[in-house]
Amino acid sequence: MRVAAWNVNSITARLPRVLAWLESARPDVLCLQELKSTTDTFPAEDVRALGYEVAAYGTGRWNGVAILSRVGLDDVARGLPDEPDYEGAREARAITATCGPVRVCSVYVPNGREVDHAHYAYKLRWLGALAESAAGDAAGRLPYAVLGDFNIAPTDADVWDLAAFEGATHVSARERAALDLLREAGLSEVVPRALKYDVPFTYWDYRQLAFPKNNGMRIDLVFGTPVFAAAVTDAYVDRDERKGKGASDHAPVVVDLEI
DNA sequence: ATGCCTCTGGGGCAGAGA
Repeated sequence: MRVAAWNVNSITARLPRVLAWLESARPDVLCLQELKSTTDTFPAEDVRALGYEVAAYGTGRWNGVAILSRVGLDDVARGLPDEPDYEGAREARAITATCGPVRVCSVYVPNGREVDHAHYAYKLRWLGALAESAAGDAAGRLPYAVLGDFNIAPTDADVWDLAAFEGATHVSARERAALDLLREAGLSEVVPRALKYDVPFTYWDYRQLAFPKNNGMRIDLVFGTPVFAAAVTDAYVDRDERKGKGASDHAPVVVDLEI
């Protein structure tokens, strides 16, 4: 089966490309992030017409996550147990569901903004809640994976120029250490294979010709249980989806499994 | 050409993205 994750930067703005990609790549499960829609305004009918069930979770202008599946969609959980608030509000950043033979969690980890910003402390707390939730699902009977936009580059090689990130979020030790909590929960990273370049970046800023220069970051990640990881036959970034007019600033991460 | 930022809400332009 094929499982994928894609930060679409507005499902409304990206709908034509998402529908076309569903038809061409035919993932069995697609985890979406940064919907910028509400649960109710997600264009579910367009997706259903292609044979996908939809579980969306969004509150409006920012954030929002969804899971699309054509192999079943059950036991949906919106948000995380013991999830922290930001400025008094719970944000739509995680949704979990069982899709046929696997259980998946689609995540949009908080950005953090600056390391001394309240949003960064929130990012670390949120990752702690994610690890707790993931530990529970990892102990379940199904192969399980957490995938989506982590807003963390796991290693120094995962940004185009480390000097450009001096003192910045996405590369700091504390957020990378928060990824270790997922590893302690029994999950390991499924790293996509390199395609055109050595590092399979997943994000390129819209500004300053970042994509043509390959000034990218690898921040959209997949963490799976041992059974999930052992079933992986291929993993890659579909960087063609970053090309052309009307692209998201993220490309889909695709994982093929023998399950 | 992989091409100089894009999205949303609201009705300006500010905030967020990373």
